[in-house]
Amino acid sequence: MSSTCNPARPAGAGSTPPGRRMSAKTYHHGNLRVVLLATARDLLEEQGIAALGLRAITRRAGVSATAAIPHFGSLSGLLSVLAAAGFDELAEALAPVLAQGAAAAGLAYVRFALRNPGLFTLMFRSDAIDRAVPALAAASARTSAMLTRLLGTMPGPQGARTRAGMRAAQWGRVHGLAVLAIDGMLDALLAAEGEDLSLDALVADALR
Amino acid sequence: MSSTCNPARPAGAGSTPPGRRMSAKTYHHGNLRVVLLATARDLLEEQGIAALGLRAITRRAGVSATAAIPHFGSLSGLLSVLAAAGFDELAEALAPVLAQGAAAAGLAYVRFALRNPGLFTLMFRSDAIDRAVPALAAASARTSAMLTRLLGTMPGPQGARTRAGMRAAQWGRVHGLAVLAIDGMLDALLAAEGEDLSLDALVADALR
DNA sequence: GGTTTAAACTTAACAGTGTTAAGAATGATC
DNA sequence: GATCATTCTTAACACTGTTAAGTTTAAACC
Repeated sequence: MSSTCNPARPAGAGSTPPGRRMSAKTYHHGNLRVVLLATARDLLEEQGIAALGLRAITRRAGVSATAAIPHFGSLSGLLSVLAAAGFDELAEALAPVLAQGAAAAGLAYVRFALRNPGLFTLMFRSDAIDRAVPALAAASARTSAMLTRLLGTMPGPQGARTRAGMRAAQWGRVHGLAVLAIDGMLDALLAAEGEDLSLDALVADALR
Repeated sequence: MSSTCNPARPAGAGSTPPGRRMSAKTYHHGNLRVVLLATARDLLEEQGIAALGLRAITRRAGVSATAAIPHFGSLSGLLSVLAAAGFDELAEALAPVLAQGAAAAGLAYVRFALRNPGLFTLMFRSDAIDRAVPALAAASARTSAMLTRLLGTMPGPQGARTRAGMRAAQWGRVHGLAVLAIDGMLDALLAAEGEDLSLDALVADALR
């Protein structure tokens, strides 16, 4: 078959040949690494983190239970690479609004979390992922740097005196809103307050 | 050698074993429910959430692997009761500073989280606990009510227009600071910023 | 007091998990 | 075309939460 892909890192753009047969062959099906990540992500958003097992992922991908080991070493290795992709996507979501100020960027942050609740949760589950995995460390550092730059652009209506305090306050608010929103706590707050707002509008208001 | 479960089996001889343990008797030792919760909590703060298994808890408590079932029904039942205790303790920690304003209460919130990182994390792990457990639902509601009252006392230097937006902003900031602090992100921020502050001072500043 | 009943706790077993080890199949390289 | 290194397979191991059935004990009832 001329449709053979290079093992892991094709130096250039991996050309996708027409009529790619995903699981026709038993061995060496070519892009299992990518398929496993996509499968894991689907499973994550469909059924939550608790369902993200090595066997569940491989079963859905149609391969044997241990097929992920050569690619990721372990479950936490796979989850770490998935989390790394999440950090990269978050950075991508933040980049275009960087110039529009912190409120817009904060809103983009929370919206990313709400659009990918499972992935976002996974990104901060330090007992499920391994920060020593190079891809994760790199992606996390990239996103952190962008966040720091972002928080630096904030005007300071806050009462914090130190620069670190100001940034912590801003990041805390944004991250806390994301976490609370995913957990359903903000819906509860809206209900308790009797306010007639969408979740998005609430977050936007809280970030003013 | 560490695999043997129970050194002192009754074995039908004298009904009083020489080495009298905490509660002595093999069956009906009286306060196993409390002991299991305490053991689980120790294990939680010592080794993290990942180590909190039914078998690990009962092994450390010196009882059989299924001894927790009559009391809690399942692992998530046990963890839910533990989380309920956490919510109650959080409310207790917040009560005395309620009159001192939101900054003081926010600081108490974060300090509670930093003093009990495992427990605090567990309280918001919705895939490990079961919010339908009555004790948890009650404790969570109590603490939520106190939080809402607390957030209501805030002065509003924030830009939010709606009451819910203001409260979400405040709660988000406090909760986000707690989560980020536990995850070590605030230490990283301090290091990146080159600021010479304690974590506690940073949080206090961020809450001004 | 003696008997019955209900609960706590036990072992044994089941289905599931992540991981390891060894072998089969294949693409790449000399 | 032969060799080699991967990729993927099956089989097995140690572990998990949970269920079922049996044993021990405390309490309740006559």
